[in-house]
Amino acid sequence: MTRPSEITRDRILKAAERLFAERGYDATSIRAIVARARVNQAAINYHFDGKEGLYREVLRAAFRGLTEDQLAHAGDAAGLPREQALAAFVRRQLRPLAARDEASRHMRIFNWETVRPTPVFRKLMSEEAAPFMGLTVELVRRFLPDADQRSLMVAAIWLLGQCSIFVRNREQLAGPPVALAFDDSAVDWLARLLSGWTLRGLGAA
Amino acid sequence: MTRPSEITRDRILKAAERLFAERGYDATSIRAIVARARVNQAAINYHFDGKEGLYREVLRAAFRGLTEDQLAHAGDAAGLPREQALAAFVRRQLRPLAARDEASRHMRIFNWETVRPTPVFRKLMSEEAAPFMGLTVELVRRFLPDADQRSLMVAAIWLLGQCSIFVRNREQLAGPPVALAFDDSAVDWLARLLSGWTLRGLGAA
DNA sequence: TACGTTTTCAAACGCAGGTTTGAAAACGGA
DNA sequence: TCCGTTTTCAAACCTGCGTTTGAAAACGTA
Repeated sequence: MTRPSEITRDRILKAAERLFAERGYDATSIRAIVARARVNQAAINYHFDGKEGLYREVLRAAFRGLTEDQLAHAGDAAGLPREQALAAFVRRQLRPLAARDEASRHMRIFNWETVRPTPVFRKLMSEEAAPFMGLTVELVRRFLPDADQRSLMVAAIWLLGQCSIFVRNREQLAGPPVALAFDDSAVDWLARLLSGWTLRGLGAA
Repeated sequence: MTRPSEITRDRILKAAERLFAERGYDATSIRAIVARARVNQAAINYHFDGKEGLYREVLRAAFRGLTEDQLAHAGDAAGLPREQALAAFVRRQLRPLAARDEASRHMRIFNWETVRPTPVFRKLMSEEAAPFMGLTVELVRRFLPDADQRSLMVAAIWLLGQCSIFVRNREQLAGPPVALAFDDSAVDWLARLLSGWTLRGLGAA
């Protein structure tokens, strides 16, 4: 693989990630992507075999980026008291709230998919979400040692839901009638609030 | 207003609601709508002044349908003990889980919008979401009488998030790796579980 | 029934989308 | 340097989109 062609490929991927995250698959045109990447239009078909092939690559990267952040800390969590482990988990889930970074773009692409999953996504999900769900289930199990598997699963989703509603709706929440805007310190504050309610809810405080 | 033209209008609205819910605004074509409604293509421009105007009407209906269910019971809630009021609220929020009905279509349209709100939606939201948010804030205030306005708002959203993650992701949750399917009794069970955790979280049990 | 208005219709328009093409340019080993 | 391969490029192609048009049909009223 020669050097310059890799650069073109990468520019396309970067531009596509931004645009797919911002507008979704349908509303993002090939022409918009190549304009942003400053690359010839035919390059997408050459390197990715069309728009759908490009999207597949972007989705893979987003999925990896999102879960590996939590998975990377799964080891730490085992060594922490359950209260601290949960607080850290919540704080990490809320991270895309403040930062306009790669992680928040990945979350955004993910959000588009949860509305109407493409086949590409379903496959990725059933193959690679298990470790992440497993990690979350193990976390809540430390608070509900006697619960059955089904309840644990619900508890894990419950925990994720409390965080995701803020992340997913960040933009709406910034406007009326809610008017909640988040900088780093506001995210810390929110994380403490949510952790507190969750800990009490699970009977740990 | 004559009779048959109202029928045409209604057929268009019904078909559009289904398709917008299923595929979102961008991926739904005028041609698909008129094919489903068995109506001439120009009828959409005639009755709704274009695709966007039609979407506005669909969005309005969806919004009304979603909130009026809760608003209609706002009166009852005031007469109930706070624990029962909250449990009833949660149960109502979870309603679209079991039914494949109008309510679940409305939720779906709503979901599309939360990913990337259209101007139409933003306007509707800032104008009409206030009563619904107010109702939810009043509910949590009964558990957190000393909290400031910002915390109450967060608590209200927190409560909504716990429910919405199950409703929004119903289809994904049904498959691997989670495998949670919901019939009426499962929804009751889930509502009790969530209510319990929430009540404890807010310090009421 | 007669007539102005409302509503439907088939056809076409202009545009933006994804993809294809064929040649030019850049590359890299011999 | 030479030559086969890889990569880029501008232009065109075709399809499907939302909208417009102008006339025909249906309607409601007097």
